[in-house]
Amino acid sequence: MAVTDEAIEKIKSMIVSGALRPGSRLPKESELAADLGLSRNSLREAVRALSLIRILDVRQGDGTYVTSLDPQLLLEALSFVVDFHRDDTVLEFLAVRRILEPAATALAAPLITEGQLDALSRQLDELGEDPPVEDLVAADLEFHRGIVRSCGNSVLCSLLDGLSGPTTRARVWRGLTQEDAVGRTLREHRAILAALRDRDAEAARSWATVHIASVEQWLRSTL
Amino acid sequence: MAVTDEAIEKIKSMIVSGALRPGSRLPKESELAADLGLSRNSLREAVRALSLIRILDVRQGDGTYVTSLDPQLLLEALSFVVDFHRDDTVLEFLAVRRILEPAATALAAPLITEGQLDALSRQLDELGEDPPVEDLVAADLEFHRGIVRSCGNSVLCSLLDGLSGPTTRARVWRGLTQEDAVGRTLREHRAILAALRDRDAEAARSWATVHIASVEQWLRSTL
DNA sequence: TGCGGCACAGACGTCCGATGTATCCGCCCA
DNA sequence: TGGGCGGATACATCGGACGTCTGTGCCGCA
Repeated sequence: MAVTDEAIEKIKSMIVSGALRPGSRLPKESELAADLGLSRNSLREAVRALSLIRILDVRQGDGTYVTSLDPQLLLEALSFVVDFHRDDTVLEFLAVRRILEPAATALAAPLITEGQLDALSRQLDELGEDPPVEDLVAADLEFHRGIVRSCGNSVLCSLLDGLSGPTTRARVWRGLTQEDAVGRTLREHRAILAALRDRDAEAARSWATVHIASVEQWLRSTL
Repeated sequence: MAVTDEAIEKIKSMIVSGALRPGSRLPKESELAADLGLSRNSLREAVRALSLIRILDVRQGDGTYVTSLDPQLLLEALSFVVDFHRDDTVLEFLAVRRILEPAATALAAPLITEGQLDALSRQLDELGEDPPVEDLVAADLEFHRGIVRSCGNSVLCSLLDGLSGPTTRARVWRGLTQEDAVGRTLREHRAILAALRDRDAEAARSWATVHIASVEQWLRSTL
């Protein structure tokens, strides 16, 4: 195995084993390179790779630190990876989202606060009846994120965040080409909110399913 | 932004835009470095980072290539990230798996072939009634993977593969400490198989839910 | 005494050039 | 025609030098 790969593994094991705790600082590059028995250049490649996926946080002039390792942070890297998927796999991502999002919405039903529901309602109202497509899609993303954040499971929340990215483009196309997509989206959003206000988890789940399925159906008929 | 980060972005955009297609070869390091306006060392850091998450495949003595970008391949990197999560988030991962796995199992019901079902049955039989815990856990992983692979959605399949890792350890503890965990697991596996043979998606979904919920419940009571 | 600016030290950022090593491929020989 | 050898190519690794940024403490001013 290449020395850089070895270094990645060693740093990983130092973290997993607990020798390096979240937030703790690594020895400076030259020292760590000497400890691990490689050059600073090669070590830097390892550090750079780990920082891309948010395991390490390097701060110029300061030092290199282990991140908090929060699920939220680590799964953020997922969206980077997801960006590379080609359009022909959007349907598969959407299918996964169709499984997760209704479940997350149902979980949020008993947990989301009145204040958060009010904020979501307000955002919907501010959007108006006939917003530009870009605004709608942005609001759509924010709407679902707002609900999912209240599902009580940060892994689930981050996963959905990462998966929602690639389907965003699909929604843009849809808004541009399908009649009444805007009105339909807004109506479905209001229905989801109403179900949440009633603390009706099953209704919320169903509306979320319907909401995503309509996008999925449209996309399937288009491709 | 650092030149290396710029390079990562540029390479990414070259791939996303289609200038670099899956399987195509990148210019050699020195040329690419010159094109992007940075040194070979810094470029190497960018390439190394992208190869860690399976975007690029570098072959010594040959060249650097864009991978197939299959969801399966890219989500493999997920398990690397997941390894870093501490034990206190296992429950959250398990909760997500509890959502996805029953859905995947239900999806597999109409798709899985008789041959595959036979193979899974055979593996269960070969395991015997009272296998060592390690064997059971390995077989458990293989069992679920075998089913999920037939769900017709490679994104879902890879995602579950990545998420199943961290819960594995939990299952080991359980097998070691809980009375009859082995027998219960085997019975539940047989029930899932029977439901699949009947092409009864709902029954399969329910058994899968029960199966994972029992692990979850045990874990929750233990922590 | 308290505050703000400045200078220094430490650590990461970037680059260069050289050398090692694996792979590919064409030439040569049997 | 088949197989082995060697050159060309490209990645792997190294050591060192210099730039740039950050944190910190000293020092002077109010």
